[in-house]
Amino acid sequence: MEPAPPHRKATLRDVARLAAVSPKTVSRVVNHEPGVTAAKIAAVTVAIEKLGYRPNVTASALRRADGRTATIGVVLEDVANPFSAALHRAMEDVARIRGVSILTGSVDEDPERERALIRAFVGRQVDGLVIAPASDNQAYLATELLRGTPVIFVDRPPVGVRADAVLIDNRVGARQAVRHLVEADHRAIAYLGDLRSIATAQDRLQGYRDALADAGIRLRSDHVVEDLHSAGAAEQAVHRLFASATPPTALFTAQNLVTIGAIRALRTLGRQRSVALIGFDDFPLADLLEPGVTVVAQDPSAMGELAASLIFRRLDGDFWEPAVHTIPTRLVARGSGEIRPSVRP
Amino acid sequence: MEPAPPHRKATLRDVARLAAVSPKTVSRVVNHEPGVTAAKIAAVTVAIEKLGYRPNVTASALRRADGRTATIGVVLEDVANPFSAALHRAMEDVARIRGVSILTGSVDEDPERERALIRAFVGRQVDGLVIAPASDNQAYLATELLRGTPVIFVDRPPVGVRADAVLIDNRVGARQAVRHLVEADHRAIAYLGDLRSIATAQDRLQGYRDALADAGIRLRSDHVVEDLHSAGAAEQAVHRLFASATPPTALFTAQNLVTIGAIRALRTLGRQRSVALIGFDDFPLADLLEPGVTVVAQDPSAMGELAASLIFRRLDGDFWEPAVHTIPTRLVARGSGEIRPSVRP
DNA sequence: CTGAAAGCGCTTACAG
DNA sequence: CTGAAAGCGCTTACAG
Repeated sequence: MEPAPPHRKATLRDVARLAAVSPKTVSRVVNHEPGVTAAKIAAVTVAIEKLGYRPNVTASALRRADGRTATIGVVLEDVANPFSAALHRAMEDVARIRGVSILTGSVDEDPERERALIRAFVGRQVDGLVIAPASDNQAYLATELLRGTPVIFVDRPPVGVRADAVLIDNRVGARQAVRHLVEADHRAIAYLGDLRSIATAQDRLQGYRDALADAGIRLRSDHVVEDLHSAGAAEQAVHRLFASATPPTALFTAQNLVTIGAIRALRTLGRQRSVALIGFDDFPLADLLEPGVTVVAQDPSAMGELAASLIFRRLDGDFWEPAVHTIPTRLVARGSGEIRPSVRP
Repeated sequence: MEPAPPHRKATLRDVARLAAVSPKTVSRVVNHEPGVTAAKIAAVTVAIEKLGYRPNVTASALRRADGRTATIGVVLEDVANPFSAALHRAMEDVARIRGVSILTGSVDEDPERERALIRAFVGRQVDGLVIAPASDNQAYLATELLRGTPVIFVDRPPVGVRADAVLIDNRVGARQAVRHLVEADHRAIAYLGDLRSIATAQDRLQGYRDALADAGIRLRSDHVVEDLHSAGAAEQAVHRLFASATPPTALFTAQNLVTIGAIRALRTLGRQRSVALIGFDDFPLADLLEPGVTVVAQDPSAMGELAASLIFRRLDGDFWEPAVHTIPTRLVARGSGEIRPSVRP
């Protein structure tokens, strides 16, 4: 009948003892199961309050029939980048409504870390997994999927495994951006893109090619710069482009950091008002720069919300064949993409 | 001797059966305990591989003497804002080295959510907690602290409970910013700040007062605007200031979103080059705006790294009296804060 | 309406 | 070096 010593965590058993009921009755009260008299509910509630009892979710999941921990794992490129952070936040908002907590981690384009994070999350018995993959093959996930743990891919498609994916159409978005530049009379449009090992970078390059082909413009290999994975690398690349004999009149920067780097370079060169630029992916304050930066905007909030919703629908027992869910992109004209060529190409 | 059916998760027991050893031996191998023959290690390893066995961290924590789950909980203002995201990322980098996963959640200045998140994380048996608090009193944490769960506060100090805190000196930082404006000959400097319910906002206002007092400038209540919690609210406030008979010649914007809103307003008014502005807290691309935005920069990476390190030192058994750890701020001059008054005050 | 027994997946504390 | 028994905090599956 004595309360648990203050230095130890109160257990369901302690509560039962103090309330003079069985552990099972405490469990019923905690889980709001019906069929407990008001008197016992009151006694248990008082005891819980008195002892500061907090149910151990992991222990309950261990015994529970469905094994649910009310926790999902989210594997992102980098929790600190605005795109990942917006995805994360949107998922949190969906999860919170259901009392579900979120484990997060950053992969930084490292396949090893992708696997390590998934292993860590699975080891912590997550109910579902949302993955922005870095590796080029996720066949290793087969084990998890067989167990019925829902897995949803975001941003990049799964390879070697069948699972839902929430993506944008990178090829269409890129094509749209480059078409916009063509419509502003550009014919010398450079592509500046991320690591060619990244599938979305490939798609964006393909969209660039499509748009040039649409316009009957020959692809110039000296205007295609790949494998830029930082703002600094992009900045240098732009300097090199404009040091060449045949500089472009417009830039299509196929990733966030590449866009920033390119803007810095144009500023240094004093060409931010004479060279057109469209970036893939929106970023904070793009509208406050001068000129405003025209972008192909993704909608990470919509992506995150959908990904989380799909996880929960699967957990609720809905079944459907794994599919690709495409979220539309949007061209946001702000000035930089509407600059016309200053010299005839 | 038959393998577990593929639709069920393999357990330590399944591995033991397949390897023809006892569960305890499998446990020894999984935990790299010494004293197992190479032959058994090999047999167990093969069985683990074959069954795709993944140890259940939560079950092991349940029985384990220290009860550690290798998971910490991080309560942030908003995982999507750059300051929180940078804190988060820095903690992840420290945690990753130790194989510790991170549960995260956003409070959005809502004390209810602060408590709900902490309850959720404690229920999931986190080993430690890092909290950027929203409530004005954390006495309710006493229960967790008594149990010995390390708790570290970041960004804002704990109230009603003794715990470590990793903070910046908001008052000193604000004073430094306003002194910088005074040194550029401003005497009509407006303060634009966040909700007065936020302790750091109070401190920043106090720093503003200090600097005015230092310079012998009388505080004008019409130049102090509080309770701005969004960019939109700040934008309107600036418009109001400049519609008044006695507009300021300089602005001290005491929070990120307030700074952004003020910049938008100055742009609209065409005064971004004639009115000085210093913001509290750095933000991405502040250097690419025109003029570049002078700020008092916090160092969220350093704060996150220190907070996580403190958690782990406590978990390692180090003991010290809870203390405030202050990370210095830095004035970053980029142009906007060096603008001189265009009209004599 | 209530509770005693067994067991979730693992480790502890022993014994051999 | 190895393993059988007990138990972490909880819920299941029964029985009354």
